[in-house]
Amino acid sequence: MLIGEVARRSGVSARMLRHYETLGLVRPTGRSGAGYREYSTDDIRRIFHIESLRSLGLSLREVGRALDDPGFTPAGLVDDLIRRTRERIAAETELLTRLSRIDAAGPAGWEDVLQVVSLLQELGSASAGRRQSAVLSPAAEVPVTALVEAALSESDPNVAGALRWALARSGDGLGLLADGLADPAAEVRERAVQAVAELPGEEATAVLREALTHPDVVVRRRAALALGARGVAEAIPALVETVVEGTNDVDAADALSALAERPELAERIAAGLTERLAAGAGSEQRRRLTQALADIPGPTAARALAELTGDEDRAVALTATYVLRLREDR
Amino acid sequence: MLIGEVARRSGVSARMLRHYETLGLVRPTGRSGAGYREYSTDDIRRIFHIESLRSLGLSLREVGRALDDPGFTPAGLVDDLIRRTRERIAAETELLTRLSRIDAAGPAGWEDVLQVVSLLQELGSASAGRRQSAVLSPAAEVPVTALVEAALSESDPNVAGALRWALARSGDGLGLLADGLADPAAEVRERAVQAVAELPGEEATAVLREALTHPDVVVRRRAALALGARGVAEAIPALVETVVEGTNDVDAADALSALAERPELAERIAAGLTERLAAGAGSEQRRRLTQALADIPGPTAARALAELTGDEDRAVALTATYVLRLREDR
DNA sequence: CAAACATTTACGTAGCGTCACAGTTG
DNA sequence: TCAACTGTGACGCTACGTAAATGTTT
Repeated sequence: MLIGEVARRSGVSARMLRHYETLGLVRPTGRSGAGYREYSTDDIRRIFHIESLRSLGLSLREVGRALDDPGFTPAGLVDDLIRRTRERIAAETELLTRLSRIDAAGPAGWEDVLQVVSLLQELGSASAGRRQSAVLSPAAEVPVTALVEAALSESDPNVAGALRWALARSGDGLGLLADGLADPAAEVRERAVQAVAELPGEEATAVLREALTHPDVVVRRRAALALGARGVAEAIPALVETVVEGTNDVDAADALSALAERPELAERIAAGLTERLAAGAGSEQRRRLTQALADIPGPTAARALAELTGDEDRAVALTATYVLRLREDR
Repeated sequence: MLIGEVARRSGVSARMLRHYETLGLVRPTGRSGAGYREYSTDDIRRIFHIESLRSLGLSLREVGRALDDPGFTPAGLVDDLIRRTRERIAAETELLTRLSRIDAAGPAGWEDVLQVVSLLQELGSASAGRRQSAVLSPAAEVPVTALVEAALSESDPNVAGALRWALARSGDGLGLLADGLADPAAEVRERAVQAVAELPGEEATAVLREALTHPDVVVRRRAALALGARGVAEAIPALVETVVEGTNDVDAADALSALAERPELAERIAAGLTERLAAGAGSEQRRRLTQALADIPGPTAARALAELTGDEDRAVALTATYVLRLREDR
């Protein structure tokens, strides 16, 4: 078979068939009188083998060794190809997210593109100061996706605060942050709920409301605190639990006290706290519940406090007594 | 600043700085007496801009246009870069799965690699015949992942059957098939449950048992039929429902009848069918339930059939009468 | 004789690394 | 004088496409 037909049937151009020959990959079995290459069926099979190996990403040199060097086994090379392919995919994926972010910024000219590129670069910098100033840079908009990603992975508290501030100002990114609530890493979930907490608007409130039933207690607590500050009554049970647990208990008590300014809630809150007392609590927990009751107006709270003056734990009893006297003075 | 220092500070080799110059990308502001290039801070800024744009995948020619040609805006090019990057990722991902499958086959030499490559290629061929023979090929092992993927996307019933047979023979791939049960495409879910149904072993049975509560009714039906054939009593309610619904009702009735050979199940099945009758059923449904009751031994079934001889629907009543006579003859 | 093949040789592509040979600077 | 620079020019790498100049087959 002459080279043209081989090219047509194999999909390999005549140019490449000749090139393969110079590399020693395929040697056509014979030549016609006029010097035309004549390929045998074996030659053609070999060409297909070459194409198969090439389709796996082997270079022509590697294909040559694979087909001719018996000491050259697939073992290591295939692993290597896999590793390198993974690396390329990772790099390309990273590039794609950067491109998408630039696209999202809708740059008018290349100067805008350069702006965004350098901001994104600084946002990923190792220096907290750089990250900070990138967030606070008034120069150009940082794409929200980048802000969210940074906010979910920022460990420096100052920078994290700046990021949450920037997110709140942008008023966007709620969906992405809500996704962050489901992240496998606990820190990420906490950062996510904190960022949502600082986001204004009813939609953020709705997300926080859902977060009240989140499996992660830290998320529930933060959501409850934020909802309390937003005057959402559904947060009351979680806030009561937060008081009991003792982490952020003071914030929780404050939130309850703020909610209790609405008379229709004051009784519910007092009931919640006293029920929790009745359900059984250690002395430390009783003390914290007492402190929380202190700032809740109304008869239910007063009655509970009166009862607590006789608590078996001296600290609890003293706190209750002291608190009650303060209430009477008012 | 001389070229060496610029190179050190920018990370761009001196070779490339000279190359940029020949392309007209950076022209150092001046030359020293001896002809040494002298870069100004502006030049250096420009170098960083070049690197920024290069990092986005622009070619050097494109970078030149971006920095100098005011008519050349990012609009189209960025979209194009995104598109091309996506394509490259897709291609690389495809390559990675092929490489992984080859790796999984653990080839000893390149001949084995070629075998697997061509089998995989034929498995993805447009011709059903080719796909069929690839599955049935005794030459080499086709990696299970490829078998599963093919089984989940095969529309030709013959090839699909061959694929399920091959999977059953390999005894592997259960996990991947179970994942297929959650696929968004209904056909895929059905293919998955059918393949699992043909897989031997307790683990496959467990997967089918879970599938009884699957949201997709088709999956539930197939799982119930398979479980019935495996003698699993939990399938009874789903089988009864299958009889009622009328798709694969004959198979379901057969499965119930087979299960009813175990005396302790016969009463449960009869009860299930009669309860379903009592819960209200259209005439067609009553007819199918009657047919199913026909093959269930025991007094409960007999009593239900006797009652059905007086059914308001003539066809139902006739069927019941006929069936009862057959039972009495036995 | 023309069309469709075939041959070899050679240049261009992109983004560099590397080398040779010569001059400069401190 | 030596080391560490700088300059220009050129070749090599990969996997091809394209073309020129020439010959062969039908």
